[in-house]
Formats: sequence, structure tokens, C-alpha cells
Amino acid sequence: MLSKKCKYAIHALVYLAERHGQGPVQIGEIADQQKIPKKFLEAILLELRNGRILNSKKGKGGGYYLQRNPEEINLTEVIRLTNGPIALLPCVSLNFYESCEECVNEKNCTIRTTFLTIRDETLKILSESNLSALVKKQKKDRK
Amino acid sequence: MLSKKCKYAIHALVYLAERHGQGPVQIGEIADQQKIPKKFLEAILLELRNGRILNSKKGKGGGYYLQRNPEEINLTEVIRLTNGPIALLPCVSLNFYESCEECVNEKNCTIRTTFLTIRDETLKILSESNLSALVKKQKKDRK
DNA sequence: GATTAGTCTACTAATTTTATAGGATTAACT
DNA sequence: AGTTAATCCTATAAAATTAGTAGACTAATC
Repeated sequence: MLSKKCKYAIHALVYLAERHGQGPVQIGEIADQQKIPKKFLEAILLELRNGRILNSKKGKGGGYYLQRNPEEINLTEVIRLTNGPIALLPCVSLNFYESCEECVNEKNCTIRTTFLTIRDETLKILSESNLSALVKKQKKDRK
Repeated sequence: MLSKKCKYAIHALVYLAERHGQGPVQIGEIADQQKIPKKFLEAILLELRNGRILNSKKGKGGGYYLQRNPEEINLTEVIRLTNGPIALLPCVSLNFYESCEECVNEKNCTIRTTFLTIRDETLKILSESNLSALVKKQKKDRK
């Protein structure tokens, strides 16, 4: 399951994507609207900034905004940054690869293929879920 | 990522599936062969037994064995028992459903569809991975 | 230079995961 | 009946991860 941090991150980003191009949005506003503990959100947004998803501006009129267009930010990136690997086994992870200690021999690991297939399917779906697509869906649902 | 408990469970079950029909296998043997801490494995096998995947026999000559044929035991069941929900969000889980606190309105939740699709694809792949299929793969790889 | 808003470091609390210890129970064999 | 070999059960502990908080610092604007 996704961590709260990750879910908070996704919701905050969708919120920011809705306001893309309208200047910085303050942490407090996002926290209030999305019901996220402010201090926790602060740390999360900082991580997203260091992960090159968000930019920030300090001082009056400052806040956070997307570093790229919404269609260029998808959920794989967000999840990797705030939740870790997408694969269910370390030995089939693209970005967080580690050999399984409990695997006697990796190449012939019985369960590897299954989880490799799952990873590929999951990545496919997640990479189609970019912020632009999510915002579009949201607007449609609100009607 | 899957917990160690879950990975241990899967490896133990594949081991037992290989020996299906040859009488009970002792915890100690499985622990040694699969490099699993014995006491931890004990607890895991007990859970699998309570989950109606394994049967056990006490006393001398006792041990664990599959409660059903290998083709009738698939990874969805094993993962749910030893790792929890397969879905990435509680609100799209079949067996562990909970509404998301952080969702303002569930029906129109922006990200729900994405994770519903992932759950369905994952379930499909996992349910095809039954113990019989995994053992077959293993035998083929060993050649 | 006062105000406003993000930045950074460091901590704490709660929860979950990964075990381990030790005795109770059951079955088989002599 | 007694010994041995195995699982069953309860309780606990250590380690890791997650969730959240506090407070001083820095930069931008007016």
C-alpha cells in the first residue's frame, strides 16, 4: 500500500496542477484544502522540490508551483520519490535494484518472472497517469 | 515491496509444492534449505495453516503439507495472508476495503481509477501464478 | 527593517516488521 | 508407560519505518 506521505504528495500535486500557470501556491492553502498536516506537507513539498518536480519561491507572494507542465509529470516519478520502489521485489526493480538475500539463485528465481510482469504492467498504467490526465478526469467528474 | 514474511512464505510453499504427495515435511528442513530463520518460519507456516493453505501433522514423522493441489493455490491468496492488501490504496481493495481518510469524495477521487486498473492487472497476473506453474518453471530453469 | 513564506536540522511518537524464547501439546515408537 | 520428535501457542523484544512536530534560519518583498 502507498504511504500517507505518497498519497499526500499526489493530492498536493493534483491541486497544484489545477492551478498551473497561476503563480505560486502557499503550503498553508494546500494543507487546508487537502486536509494534510501542514508541517508534514512542508517536508513533502521540499522533497518534491529536491526531486525536480516542484519549484518554490520564498517571501511574500511565494509558494510552490510545478517545475514542468502537468503532462510531463506522471505518477511513477512521484511514487518513486515519496514511496520508494514500484516493483514488489528488489530484484525486479529498475530504480532501486538489489539482489534478494532470500533468493538462492537469482536468474532462475521461481517467482521473478511473475513480479517482473507485474512491474511492467504497473509502470505502464502509472506512466499514463500524468497530472494533466488526472486533472482532466477530476474536472469531468465534478460536472 | 513484499515483506520478508511474504517472500519466506512463497519460497516455503514452492518447496512444499515440489514435494506434494510425499508426506509431511518438517519445518527444520524447509528452514535449512530455504535459509529462513526457523522460529520465524514456524510462525509463518502456522499462519498459512490457519489460512487453510497448509495442513500439519504433529509428533514424530509430522510436518507440513499442502492442503490442496498446487494448481489450486495461487499467489493472491498467499500475499493477502502474509502481506496484506494487493491494492495500493485501501479504497480499491477487494478484501481489505477501507475508505481513504484523505479522499475528499471517494466516487470522484481523481486517482482511484488508476489504482483500480493496477489492482485488476496485478490480480490477473498473480492468480495465474499458482504453485504448480511456479514449480514447473523451476524444474525447467534447472535444466 | 518588518513581514511573509519557504528551508533546514533535529527530534519524538507510534506502528509495523522481524524475529526469539520457552513451555504446552500431540503422536509415534519402543 | 515413557521417551522422543514434532507442531502449537503465548509472550516479548529489537530494529526499522512511518508519521508528525519544533524551532531557528534564509530569502524575497514592501
